[in-house]
Amino acid sequence: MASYQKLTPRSEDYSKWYNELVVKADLAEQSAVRGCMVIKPYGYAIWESIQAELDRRFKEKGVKNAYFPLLIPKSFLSREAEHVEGFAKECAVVTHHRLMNDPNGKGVVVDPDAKLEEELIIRPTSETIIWSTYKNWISSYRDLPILCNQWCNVMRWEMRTRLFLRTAEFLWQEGHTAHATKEEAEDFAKQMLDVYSDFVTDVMAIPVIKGVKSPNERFAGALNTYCIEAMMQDGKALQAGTSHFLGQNFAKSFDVQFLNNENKYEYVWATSWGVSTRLMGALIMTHSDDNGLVLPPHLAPIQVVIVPIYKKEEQLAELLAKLNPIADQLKALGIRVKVDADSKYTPGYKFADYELKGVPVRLAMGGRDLENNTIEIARRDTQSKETISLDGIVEVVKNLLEEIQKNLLKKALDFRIANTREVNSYEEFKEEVKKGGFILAHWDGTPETEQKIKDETKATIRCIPSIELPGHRTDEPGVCMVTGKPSAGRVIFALSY
RNA sequence: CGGGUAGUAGUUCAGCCCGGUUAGAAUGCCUGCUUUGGGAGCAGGAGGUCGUGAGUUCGAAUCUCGCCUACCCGACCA
Repeated sequence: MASYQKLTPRSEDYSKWYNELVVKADLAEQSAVRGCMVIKPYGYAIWESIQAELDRRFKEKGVKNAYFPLLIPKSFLSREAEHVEGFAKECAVVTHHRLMNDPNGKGVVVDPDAKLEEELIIRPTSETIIWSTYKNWISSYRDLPILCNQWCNVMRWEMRTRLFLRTAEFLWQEGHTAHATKEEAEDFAKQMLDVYSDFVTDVMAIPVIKGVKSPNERFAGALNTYCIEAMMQDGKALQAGTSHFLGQNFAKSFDVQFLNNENKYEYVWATSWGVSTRLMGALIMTHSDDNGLVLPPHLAPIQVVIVPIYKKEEQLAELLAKLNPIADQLKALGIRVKVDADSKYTPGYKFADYELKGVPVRLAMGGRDLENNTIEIARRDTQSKETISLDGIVEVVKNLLEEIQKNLLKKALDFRIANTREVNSYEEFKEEVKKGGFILAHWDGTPETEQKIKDETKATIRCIPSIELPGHRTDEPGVCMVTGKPSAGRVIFALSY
Protein backbone atom coordinates (compact mmCIF):
# COMPACT_ATOMS: atom_id res chain seq x y z
CA MET A 1 0.00 0.00 0.00
CA ALA A 2 1.01 3.56 -0.49
CA SER A 3 3.18 5.18 2.08
CA TYR A 4 2.06 8.07 4.21
CA GLN A 5 5.13 10.06 3.40
CA LYS A 6 4.72 12.93 1.03
CA LEU A 7 6.75 13.17 -2.12
CA THR A 8 9.84 15.34 -2.18
CA PRO A 9 8.60 18.56 -3.82
CA ARG A 10 9.79 19.20 -7.36
CA SER A 11 11.26 22.54 -6.35
CA GLU A 12 13.47 20.86 -3.78
CA ASP A 13 14.87 18.03 -5.89
CA TYR A 14 13.28 17.29 -9.24
CA SER A 15 15.18 14.12 -9.78
CA LYS A 16 14.28 12.75 -6.37
CA TRP A 17 10.65 13.70 -6.91
CA TYR A 18 10.62 11.69 -10.12
CA ASN A 19 12.21 8.62 -8.59
CA GLU A 20 9.85 8.64 -5.63
CA LEU A 21 6.79 9.21 -7.76
CA VAL A 22 7.51 6.27 -10.04
CA VAL A 23 7.76 3.95 -7.06
CA LYS A 24 5.00 5.39 -4.90
CA ALA A 25 2.46 5.64 -7.68
CA ASP A 26 3.06 1.93 -8.20
CA LEU A 27 4.37 2.28 -11.73
CA ALA A 28 7.67 0.45 -11.49
CA GLU A 29 10.46 -0.56 -9.17
CA GLN A 30 14.05 -1.63 -9.27
CA SER A 31 14.87 -5.27 -9.84
CA ALA A 32 17.76 -7.38 -8.63
CA VAL A 33 19.56 -6.72 -11.91
CA ARG A 34 21.31 -3.43 -12.44
CA GLY A 35 19.40 -1.13 -14.76
CA CYS A 36 16.48 -3.50 -15.25
CA MET A 37 13.09 -2.52 -13.92
CA VAL A 38 9.96 -4.30 -12.87
CA ILE A 39 6.96 -2.58 -14.41
CA LYS A 40 4.11 -3.04 -11.95
CA PRO A 41 0.51 -3.71 -12.97
CA TYR A 42 -0.60 -0.10 -12.69
CA GLY A 43 2.33 1.15 -14.73
CA TYR A 44 1.96 -1.65 -17.22
CA ALA A 45 -1.73 -0.82 -17.67
CA ILE A 46 -0.67 2.62 -18.89
CA TRP A 47 1.91 1.09 -21.21
CA GLU A 48 -0.77 -1.27 -22.53
CA SER A 49 -2.98 1.71 -23.35
CA ILE A 50 -0.09 3.30 -25.20
CA GLN A 51 0.51 0.06 -27.06
CA ALA A 52 -3.12 -0.50 -27.94
CA GLU A 53 -3.64 2.98 -29.34
CA LEU A 54 -0.38 3.08 -31.28
CA ASP A 55 -0.89 -0.43 -32.59
CA ARG A 56 -4.28 0.59 -33.96
CA ARG A 57 -2.74 3.62 -35.65
CA PHE A 58 0.12 1.59 -37.13
CA LYS A 59 -2.34 -0.87 -38.60
CA GLU A 60 -4.27 1.97 -40.19
CA LYS A 61 -1.07 2.67 -42.10
CA GLY A 62 -0.97 -0.91 -43.31
CA VAL A 63 1.71 -2.03 -40.88
CA LYS A 64 1.63 -5.66 -39.71
CA ASN A 65 3.11 -7.04 -36.53
CA ALA A 66 5.75 -9.75 -36.56
CA TYR A 67 8.42 -11.03 -34.22
CA PHE A 68 12.15 -11.30 -34.72
CA PRO A 69 14.57 -12.98 -32.33
CA LEU A 70 16.15 -11.55 -29.21
CA LEU A 71 19.59 -12.86 -30.11
CA ILE A 72 21.56 -11.63 -33.06
CA PRO A 73 24.75 -13.17 -34.46
CA LYS A 74 27.60 -10.90 -33.51
CA SER A 75 28.81 -10.69 -37.10
CA PHE A 76 25.51 -9.15 -38.25
CA LEU A 77 26.09 -6.02 -36.25
CA SER A 78 29.32 -5.21 -38.03
CA ARG A 79 27.79 -5.39 -41.51
CA GLU A 80 26.79 -1.74 -41.38
CA ALA A 81 29.77 0.36 -40.37
CA GLU A 82 28.09 3.27 -38.63
CA HIS A 83 25.55 1.02 -37.00
CA VAL A 84 28.18 -1.12 -35.28
CA GLU A 85 30.05 1.96 -34.20
CA GLY A 86 26.91 3.34 -32.58
CA PHE A 87 25.90 0.24 -30.69
CA ALA A 88 28.97 -1.94 -30.11
CA LYS A 89 29.84 -0.18 -26.83
CA GLU A 90 26.58 -1.10 -25.17
CA CYS A 91 25.88 -4.66 -26.24
CA ALA A 92 25.33 -7.59 -23.91
CA VAL A 93 26.95 -10.69 -25.37
CA VAL A 94 25.96 -14.33 -24.99
CA THR A 95 29.08 -16.46 -25.06
CA HIS A 96 28.01 -19.84 -23.61
CA HIS A 97 24.98 -22.08 -23.70
CA ARG A 98 25.33 -24.18 -20.59
CA LEU A 99 26.01 -24.05 -16.86
CA MET A 100 27.47 -26.79 -14.68
CA ASN A 101 27.86 -27.53 -10.99
CA ASP A 102 30.91 -25.80 -9.60
CA PRO A 103 33.44 -28.63 -9.24
CA ASN A 104 35.17 -26.97 -6.28
CA GLY A 105 32.28 -25.37 -4.47
CA LYS A 106 28.69 -24.41 -4.35
CA GLY A 107 26.34 -23.21 -7.03
CA VAL A 108 26.81 -23.31 -10.76
CA VAL A 109 29.46 -21.93 -13.08
CA VAL A 110 29.67 -21.41 -16.81
CA ASP A 111 30.66 -24.63 -18.51
CA PRO A 112 33.82 -23.76 -20.45
CA ASP A 113 33.06 -26.55 -22.91
CA ALA A 114 29.81 -24.86 -23.87
CA LYS A 115 31.37 -21.89 -25.59
CA LEU A 116 29.43 -20.71 -28.61
CA GLU A 117 31.12 -20.94 -31.96
CA GLU A 118 29.73 -17.51 -32.82
CA GLU A 119 28.81 -15.23 -29.98
CA LEU A 120 25.34 -13.75 -29.94
CA ILE A 121 24.38 -10.27 -28.91
CA ILE A 122 21.17 -9.36 -27.19
CA ARG A 123 19.41 -6.96 -29.60
CA PRO A 124 20.01 -3.27 -28.91
CA THR A 125 17.74 -2.76 -31.96
CA SER A 126 16.84 -5.17 -34.73
CA GLU A 127 17.83 -3.63 -38.05
CA THR A 128 20.50 -6.24 -38.73
CA ILE A 129 18.49 -9.38 -37.99
CA ILE A 130 15.52 -7.94 -39.83
CA TRP A 131 17.43 -6.97 -42.94
CA SER A 132 19.13 -10.35 -43.05
CA THR A 133 15.59 -11.76 -43.05
CA TYR A 134 14.11 -9.28 -45.52
CA LYS A 135 16.74 -10.41 -48.00
CA ASN A 136 14.85 -13.70 -48.23
CA TRP A 137 11.46 -12.05 -48.51
CA ILE A 138 12.23 -9.68 -51.33
CA SER A 139 12.95 -10.49 -54.95
CA SER A 140 10.56 -8.37 -56.99
CA TYR A 141 9.07 -4.90 -56.83
CA ARG A 142 5.80 -6.77 -56.35
CA ASP A 143 7.03 -7.86 -52.89
CA LEU A 144 7.28 -4.25 -51.79
CA PRO A 145 6.58 -2.46 -49.66
CA ILE A 146 7.10 -4.56 -46.55
CA LEU A 147 5.72 -2.83 -43.48
CA CYS A 148 6.49 -4.71 -40.28
CA ASN A 149 6.50 -3.75 -36.65
CA GLN A 150 7.44 -5.62 -33.54
CA TRP A 151 6.66 -4.99 -29.90
CA CYS A 152 9.57 -6.30 -27.90
CA ASN A 153 12.32 -5.66 -25.41
CA VAL A 154 15.80 -4.49 -26.27
CA MET A 155 18.94 -4.12 -24.22
CA ARG A 156 21.55 -1.40 -24.16
CA TRP A 157 24.16 -1.64 -21.46
CA GLU A 158 23.73 1.82 -19.98
CA MET A 159 26.19 3.22 -17.49
CA ARG A 160 23.72 5.38 -15.67
CA THR A 161 20.12 4.29 -15.48
CA ARG A 162 16.78 5.70 -14.31
CA LEU A 163 13.38 4.06 -14.21
CA PHE A 164 11.63 4.48 -17.57
CA LEU A 165 13.99 7.23 -18.75
CA ARG A 166 17.03 5.11 -19.30
CA THR A 167 17.04 1.45 -18.38
CA ALA A 168 19.35 -1.25 -19.63
CA GLU A 169 16.40 -3.30 -20.81
CA PHE A 170 13.38 -1.47 -22.10
CA LEU A 171 10.18 -2.20 -23.96
CA TRP A 172 9.43 -0.58 -27.25
CA GLN A 173 8.11 -1.07 -30.70
CA GLU A 174 10.33 -0.97 -33.72
CA GLY A 175 8.89 -0.64 -37.19
CA HIS A 176 10.98 -1.66 -40.17
CA THR A 177 9.85 -1.00 -43.68
CA ALA A 178 11.23 -1.75 -47.13
CA HIS A 179 10.31 0.31 -50.18
CA ALA A 180 10.99 0.38 -53.89
CA THR A 181 11.76 4.08 -54.08
CA LYS A 182 13.58 6.67 -52.08
CA GLU A 183 10.59 9.01 -52.14
CA GLU A 184 8.21 6.38 -50.83
CA ALA A 185 10.56 5.42 -47.98
CA GLU A 186 11.24 8.99 -47.01
CA ASP A 187 7.56 9.78 -47.12
CA PHE A 188 6.73 6.77 -44.98
CA ALA A 189 9.27 7.75 -42.34
CA LYS A 190 7.59 11.16 -42.16
CA GLN A 191 4.14 9.62 -42.00
CA MET A 192 5.15 7.53 -39.02
CA LEU A 193 6.51 10.61 -37.31
CA ASP A 194 3.06 12.14 -37.79
CA VAL A 195 1.51 9.07 -36.20
CA TYR A 196 3.75 9.55 -33.18
CA SER A 197 3.16 13.25 -33.04
CA ASP A 198 -0.63 12.91 -33.21
CA PHE A 199 -0.66 10.16 -30.63
CA VAL A 200 1.59 11.89 -28.13
CA THR A 201 -0.31 15.15 -28.50
CA ASP A 202 -3.87 13.85 -28.56
CA VAL A 203 -3.66 10.87 -26.23
CA MET A 204 -0.77 11.70 -23.92
CA ALA A 205 -1.52 15.43 -23.95
CA ILE A 206 2.16 16.18 -24.45
CA PRO A 207 2.92 18.93 -26.96
CA VAL A 208 5.81 18.03 -29.24
CA ILE A 209 7.94 19.73 -31.83
CA LYS A 210 8.47 17.81 -35.01
CA GLY A 211 11.85 18.16 -36.58
CA VAL A 212 14.98 16.62 -38.02
CA LYS A 213 18.07 15.59 -36.09
CA SER A 214 21.42 17.16 -36.75
CA PRO A 215 24.11 14.78 -38.07
CA ASN A 216 25.59 14.37 -34.59
CA GLU A 217 22.30 13.20 -33.14
CA ARG A 218 21.31 10.98 -36.03
CA PHE A 219 20.59 7.29 -35.58
CA ALA A 220 23.62 5.11 -36.30
CA GLY A 221 23.19 4.03 -39.90
CA ALA A 222 20.46 6.47 -40.92
CA LEU A 223 20.57 9.14 -43.60
CA ASN A 224 18.02 11.18 -41.74
CA THR A 225 16.37 10.98 -38.33
CA TYR A 226 13.03 12.67 -37.80
CA CYS A 227 11.97 13.22 -34.24
CA ILE A 228 9.46 14.66 -31.85
CA GLU A 229 10.85 16.61 -28.93
CA ALA A 230 9.01 17.46 -25.73
CA MET A 231 9.87 19.78 -22.87
CA MET A 232 9.75 18.47 -19.34
CA GLN A 233 8.74 20.55 -16.31
CA ASP A 234 12.37 21.12 -15.36
CA GLY A 235 13.02 22.66 -18.77
CA LYS A 236 14.99 19.75 -20.15
CA ALA A 237 14.18 18.23 -23.51
CA LEU A 238 13.10 14.66 -23.98
CA GLN A 239 13.07 12.86 -27.30
CA ALA A 240 9.67 11.21 -27.42
CA GLY A 241 9.95 9.32 -30.66
CA THR A 242 12.14 8.89 -33.73
CA SER A 243 11.61 7.81 -37.29
CA HIS A 244 14.59 7.11 -39.51
CA PHE A 245 15.11 7.23 -43.23
CA LEU A 246 17.79 4.59 -43.66
CA GLY A 247 18.37 5.05 -47.36
CA GLN A 248 19.92 1.96 -48.92
CA ASN A 249 22.51 1.50 -46.19
CA PHE A 250 21.08 -1.69 -44.75
CA ALA A 251 19.97 -3.02 -48.12
CA LYS A 252 23.55 -2.71 -49.32
CA SER A 253 25.02 -4.18 -46.15
CA PHE A 254 22.70 -7.19 -46.33
CA ASP A 255 22.46 -7.28 -50.10
CA VAL A 256 18.74 -6.81 -50.38
CA GLN A 257 17.87 -6.15 -54.00
CA PHE A 258 14.70 -6.40 -56.03
CA LEU A 259 13.93 -6.57 -59.72
CA ASN A 260 12.06 -3.54 -60.88
CA ASN A 261 9.48 -3.57 -63.62
CA GLU A 262 12.25 -3.03 -66.17
CA ASN A 263 13.91 -6.25 -65.02
CA LYS A 264 16.79 -4.37 -63.40
CA TYR A 265 18.18 -4.92 -59.90
CA GLU A 266 17.89 -2.12 -57.39
CA TYR A 267 18.66 -1.87 -53.71
CA VAL A 268 15.69 -1.53 -51.40
CA TRP A 269 14.98 1.71 -49.50
CA ALA A 270 14.38 1.43 -45.78
CA THR A 271 12.88 3.11 -42.72
CA SER A 272 12.76 2.28 -39.05
CA TRP A 273 10.88 4.02 -36.27
CA GLY A 274 10.28 3.51 -32.60
CA VAL A 275 8.93 4.69 -29.30
CA SER A 276 9.76 3.12 -25.97
CA THR A 277 8.74 2.90 -22.32
CA ARG A 278 10.57 6.18 -22.10
CA LEU A 279 7.22 7.70 -23.05
CA MET A 280 6.17 6.79 -19.51
CA GLY A 281 8.87 9.09 -18.25
CA ALA A 282 7.68 11.85 -20.55
CA LEU A 283 4.15 11.38 -19.32
CA ILE A 284 5.18 11.67 -15.69
CA MET A 285 7.48 14.64 -16.14
CA THR A 286 5.02 16.60 -18.25
CA HIS A 287 1.90 16.55 -16.10
CA SER A 288 2.52 15.33 -12.59
CA ASP A 289 2.76 17.49 -9.47
CA ASP A 290 3.92 17.38 -5.87
CA ASN A 291 0.89 15.31 -4.89
CA GLY A 292 1.67 12.60 -7.37
CA LEU A 293 0.90 11.40 -10.83
CA VAL A 294 -1.45 13.33 -13.11
CA LEU A 295 -2.79 11.24 -15.95
CA PRO A 296 -4.52 12.50 -19.08
CA PRO A 297 -7.98 10.91 -19.21
CA HIS A 298 -7.35 9.27 -22.58
CA LEU A 299 -4.61 7.19 -21.02
CA ALA A 300 -5.73 6.71 -17.41
CA PRO A 301 -6.42 3.07 -16.45
CA ILE A 302 -9.05 4.45 -14.06
CA GLN A 303 -10.66 7.62 -15.40
CA VAL A 304 -13.24 8.10 -12.67
CA VAL A 305 -13.14 6.80 -9.12
CA ILE A 306 -16.30 6.87 -7.04
CA VAL A 307 -15.95 6.92 -3.26
CA PRO A 308 -18.97 6.42 -1.00
CA ILE A 309 -18.65 7.97 2.44
CA TYR A 310 -20.71 6.02 4.91
CA LYS A 311 -21.17 5.36 8.58
CA LYS A 312 -23.30 2.23 8.59
CA GLU A 313 -23.74 -0.66 6.22
CA GLU A 314 -27.32 0.43 5.51
CA GLN A 315 -26.04 3.80 4.46
CA LEU A 316 -23.51 2.20 2.13
CA ALA A 317 -26.32 0.26 0.49
CA GLU A 318 -28.26 3.46 0.10
CA LEU A 319 -25.26 5.23 -1.45
CA LEU A 320 -24.47 2.36 -3.76
CA ALA A 321 -28.07 2.36 -4.94
CA LYS A 322 -27.36 5.83 -6.27
CA LEU A 323 -23.72 5.36 -7.29
CA ASN A 324 -23.81 2.03 -9.09
CA PRO A 325 -26.25 3.26 -11.75
CA ILE A 326 -24.01 6.27 -12.34
CA ALA A 327 -21.03 3.94 -12.72
CA ASP A 328 -23.00 1.77 -15.13
CA GLN A 329 -24.02 4.71 -17.24
CA LEU A 330 -20.44 5.94 -17.39
CA LYS A 331 -19.23 2.48 -18.35
CA ALA A 332 -21.84 2.38 -21.08
CA LEU A 333 -20.15 5.47 -22.52
CA GLY A 334 -16.84 3.62 -22.53
CA ILE A 335 -15.51 5.44 -19.47
CA ARG A 336 -13.28 3.45 -17.14
CA VAL A 337 -14.84 3.69 -13.67
CA LYS A 338 -14.01 2.23 -10.31
CA VAL A 339 -16.38 2.27 -7.37
CA ASP A 340 -14.31 1.97 -4.22
CA ALA A 341 -16.52 0.95 -1.31
CA ASP A 342 -13.70 -0.81 0.54
CA SER A 343 -14.20 -0.31 4.25
CA LYS A 344 -10.57 -0.92 4.99
CA TYR A 345 -9.53 2.63 4.17
CA THR A 346 -11.08 5.92 5.16
CA PRO A 347 -12.26 8.32 2.48
CA GLY A 348 -9.39 10.65 3.29
CA TYR A 349 -6.90 7.91 2.66
CA LYS A 350 -8.55 7.03 -0.63
CA PHE A 351 -8.58 10.65 -1.77
CA ALA A 352 -4.86 10.97 -1.18
CA ASP A 353 -4.12 7.60 -2.73
CA TYR A 354 -6.06 8.18 -5.93
CA GLU A 355 -4.39 11.55 -6.26
CA LEU A 356 -1.01 9.87 -5.99
CA LYS A 357 -2.12 7.49 -8.73
CA GLY A 358 -3.28 10.31 -10.96
CA VAL A 359 -6.96 9.37 -11.42
CA PRO A 360 -8.42 12.32 -13.37
CA VAL A 361 -11.88 12.58 -11.77
CA ARG A 362 -13.12 11.65 -8.32
CA LEU A 363 -16.74 11.49 -7.26
CA ALA A 364 -17.61 11.27 -3.58
CA MET A 365 -21.01 10.91 -1.98
CA GLY A 366 -21.96 10.93 1.68
CA GLY A 367 -24.96 11.37 3.95
CA ARG A 368 -25.35 15.06 3.26
CA ASP A 369 -25.40 14.39 -0.47
CA LEU A 370 -28.09 11.77 -0.02
CA GLU A 371 -30.31 14.38 1.61
CA ASN A 372 -29.55 17.07 -0.94
CA ASN A 373 -29.40 14.91 -4.07
CA THR A 374 -25.83 16.09 -4.67
CA ILE A 375 -22.36 14.66 -5.24
CA GLU A 376 -18.83 15.98 -4.81
CA ILE A 377 -16.77 16.10 -7.96
CA ALA A 378 -13.02 16.70 -7.87
CA ARG A 379 -10.56 17.03 -10.72
CA ARG A 380 -6.98 15.92 -10.39
CA ASP A 381 -5.38 18.43 -12.74
CA THR A 382 -6.46 21.58 -10.90
CA GLN A 383 -7.09 19.94 -7.50
CA SER A 384 -10.41 21.77 -7.37
CA LYS A 385 -13.66 20.26 -6.18
CA GLU A 386 -17.27 21.25 -5.92
CA THR A 387 -20.57 19.81 -4.84
CA ILE A 388 -23.09 19.62 -7.63
CA SER A 389 -26.54 18.25 -8.30
CA LEU A 390 -26.85 14.59 -9.22
CA ASP A 391 -28.99 15.52 -12.20
CA GLY A 392 -27.01 15.18 -15.37
CA ILE A 393 -23.92 13.97 -13.51
CA VAL A 394 -23.00 11.51 -16.24
CA GLU A 395 -22.88 14.25 -18.83
CA VAL A 396 -20.89 16.49 -16.48
CA VAL A 397 -18.28 13.78 -15.90
CA LYS A 398 -18.00 12.98 -19.56
CA ASN A 399 -17.42 16.62 -20.42
CA LEU A 400 -15.04 17.12 -17.55
CA LEU A 401 -12.81 14.29 -18.76
CA GLU A 402 -12.49 15.97 -22.13
CA GLU A 403 -11.87 19.30 -20.48
CA ILE A 404 -9.09 17.85 -18.34
CA GLN A 405 -7.53 16.27 -21.40
CA LYS A 406 -7.54 19.64 -23.15
CA ASN A 407 -6.38 21.53 -20.11
CA LEU A 408 -3.36 19.26 -19.59
CA LEU A 409 -2.26 19.77 -23.16
CA LYS A 410 -2.79 23.50 -22.95
CA LYS A 411 -0.93 23.79 -19.67
CA ALA A 412 2.02 21.87 -21.06
CA LEU A 413 1.99 23.89 -24.27
CA ASP A 414 1.84 27.18 -22.38
CA PHE A 415 4.78 26.03 -20.30
CA ARG A 416 6.78 25.16 -23.37
CA ILE A 417 5.99 28.46 -25.04
CA ALA A 418 6.91 30.38 -21.90
CA ASN A 419 10.24 28.57 -21.80
CA THR A 420 11.17 28.88 -25.44
CA ARG A 421 13.25 31.90 -26.44
CA GLU A 422 15.53 33.21 -29.11
CA VAL A 423 19.16 33.94 -28.46
CA ASN A 424 21.53 35.69 -30.82
CA SER A 425 24.96 35.75 -29.21
CA TYR A 426 26.97 32.86 -27.88
CA GLU A 427 27.69 34.73 -24.64
CA GLU A 428 23.98 35.11 -24.02
CA PHE A 429 23.44 31.51 -25.05
CA LYS A 430 25.83 30.22 -22.40
CA GLU A 431 23.85 32.03 -19.73
CA GLU A 432 20.41 31.14 -21.05
CA VAL A 433 21.14 27.43 -21.45
CA LYS A 434 21.68 27.10 -17.72
CA LYS A 435 18.15 28.34 -17.08
CA GLY A 436 16.64 25.46 -19.03
CA GLY A 437 14.02 25.46 -21.73
CA PHE A 438 14.34 25.54 -25.49
CA ILE A 439 16.68 28.03 -27.06
CA LEU A 440 16.27 29.00 -30.69
CA ALA A 441 19.60 30.01 -32.14
CA HIS A 442 21.45 30.12 -35.40
CA TRP A 443 24.00 27.43 -36.16
CA ASP A 444 26.25 27.09 -39.17
CA GLY A 445 25.21 23.50 -39.82
CA THR A 446 28.55 21.87 -39.07
CA PRO A 447 29.09 18.99 -36.65
CA GLU A 448 32.23 20.75 -35.37
CA THR A 449 30.31 23.76 -34.15
CA GLU A 450 27.63 21.58 -32.62
CA GLN A 451 30.28 19.58 -30.79
CA LYS A 452 31.98 22.72 -29.53
CA ILE A 453 28.68 24.00 -28.13
CA LYS A 454 28.03 20.65 -26.49
CA ASP A 455 31.48 20.53 -24.93
CA GLU A 456 31.24 24.04 -23.59
CA THR A 457 27.60 24.16 -22.47
CA LYS A 458 26.29 20.55 -22.43
CA ALA A 459 23.46 21.71 -24.68
CA THR A 460 22.73 19.77 -27.84
CA ILE A 461 20.65 20.45 -30.89
CA ARG A 462 17.37 18.73 -30.15
CA CYS A 463 16.09 19.23 -33.63
CA ILE A 464 15.87 21.42 -36.64
CA PRO A 465 12.16 22.18 -36.36
CA SER A 466 9.91 21.36 -39.27
CA ILE A 467 6.80 22.98 -37.83
CA GLU A 468 6.01 26.55 -37.01
CA LEU A 469 6.61 27.45 -33.36
CA PRO A 470 4.14 29.86 -31.77
CA GLY A 471 5.65 33.34 -31.75
CA HIS A 472 8.89 32.41 -33.48
CA ARG A 473 10.20 32.17 -37.00
CA THR A 474 12.82 29.46 -37.36
CA ASP A 475 13.07 29.47 -41.13
CA GLU A 476 14.72 32.85 -41.58
CA PRO A 477 18.41 32.90 -42.44
CA GLY A 478 20.94 34.47 -40.10
CA VAL A 479 24.47 34.00 -38.87
CA CYS A 480 25.80 31.28 -36.59
CA MET A 481 26.09 32.53 -33.03
CA VAL A 482 29.46 30.82 -32.63
CA THR A 483 31.25 31.17 -35.96
CA GLY A 484 29.36 33.97 -37.67
CA LYS A 485 28.97 31.82 -40.75
CA PRO A 486 25.65 31.79 -42.58
CA SER A 487 22.78 29.85 -41.02
CA ALA A 488 19.70 28.66 -42.87
CA GLY A 489 17.48 29.05 -39.85
CA ARG A 490 17.18 28.71 -36.09
CA VAL A 491 17.49 25.31 -34.45
CA ILE A 492 16.43 24.17 -31.01
CA PHE A 493 19.11 23.83 -28.37
CA ALA A 494 18.48 22.39 -24.92
CA LEU A 495 19.82 20.27 -22.15
CA SER A 496 18.26 16.89 -22.54
CA TYR A 497 17.44 13.56 -20.96
C1' C B 1 33.20 3.05 -16.80
C1' G B 2 35.93 6.87 -13.18
C1' G B 3 34.98 9.99 -8.39
C1' G B 4 31.72 10.44 -4.05
C1' U B 5 27.72 8.62 -0.68
C1' A B 6 24.73 4.74 1.07
C1' G B 7 22.63 -0.52 2.00
C1' U B 8 19.75 -2.82 9.36
C1' A B 9 11.67 -5.29 9.70
C1' G B 10 7.27 -4.28 3.74
C1' U B 11 8.89 1.28 4.05
C1' U B 12 11.71 5.47 6.36
C1' C B 13 15.49 5.40 9.72
C1' A B 14 18.37 4.91 14.85
C1' G B 15 22.37 1.70 16.61
C1' C B 16 28.32 1.41 13.89
C1' C B 17 33.01 6.19 15.56
C1' C B 18 34.56 3.35 20.89
C1' G B 19 33.26 -4.96 18.77
C1' G B 20 30.39 -7.86 24.12
C1' U B 21 22.49 -8.70 27.09
C1' U B 22 17.31 -11.27 23.53
C1' A B 23 19.22 -5.54 17.35
C1' G B 24 15.31 -0.84 18.34
C1' A B 25 11.64 3.17 16.76
C1' A B 26 8.01 5.13 13.62
C1' U B 27 4.93 3.73 9.88
C1' G B 28 2.85 -0.35 7.18
C1' C B 29 0.92 -5.57 7.80
C1' C B 30 -2.50 -9.38 10.65
C1' U B 31 -6.77 -10.06 14.54
C1' G B 32 -10.70 -7.74 17.33
C1' C B 33 -13.53 -3.55 18.72
C1' U B 34 -14.63 1.27 17.32
C1' U B 35 -14.63 4.64 13.24
C1' U B 36 -15.41 6.72 8.06
C1' G B 37 -16.98 14.52 4.43
C1' G B 38 -8.87 15.02 3.30
C1' G B 39 -3.86 10.00 4.78
C1' A B 40 -8.76 7.82 12.10
C1' G B 41 -8.44 5.55 17.47
C1' C B 42 -7.61 1.64 21.16
C1' A B 43 -5.90 -3.35 22.43
C1' G B 44 -3.26 -7.56 20.99
C1' G B 45 0.08 -9.97 17.33
C1' A B 46 3.40 -11.41 13.37
C1' G B 47 7.62 -9.63 11.04
C1' G B 48 15.39 -9.42 10.80
C1' U B 49 20.53 -15.33 8.98
C1' C B 50 21.86 -6.37 9.81
C1' G B 51 23.06 -6.41 0.85
C1' U B 52 26.67 -10.48 -0.14
C1' G B 53 31.36 -13.33 0.31
C1' A B 54 35.89 -13.60 2.69
C1' G B 55 39.16 -11.91 6.65
C1' U B 56 40.65 -9.97 11.77
C1' U B 57 38.89 -11.53 16.79
C1' C B 58 37.37 -15.67 22.30
C1' G B 59 33.27 -12.79 20.14
C1' A B 60 31.34 -8.72 14.20
C1' A B 61 25.28 -5.04 12.37
C1' U B 62 29.81 -2.55 14.40
C1' C B 63 36.82 -3.24 12.19
C1' U B 64 39.41 -4.69 7.01
C1' C B 65 39.07 -6.23 1.82
C1' G B 66 36.39 -8.04 -2.57
C1' C B 67 31.67 -8.22 -4.99
C1' C B 68 26.39 -6.71 -5.79
C1' U B 69 22.71 -2.80 -5.78
C1' A B 70 20.92 2.32 -5.40
C1' C B 71 21.65 7.68 -5.36
C1' C B 72 24.73 12.18 -6.76
C1' C B 73 28.81 14.23 -10.06
C1' G B 74 31.49 13.17 -14.67
C1' A B 75 32.28 10.39 -19.54
C1' C B 76 28.56 7.72 -22.68
C1' C B 77 23.65 7.13 -24.35
C1' A B 78 16.72 6.72 -26.32
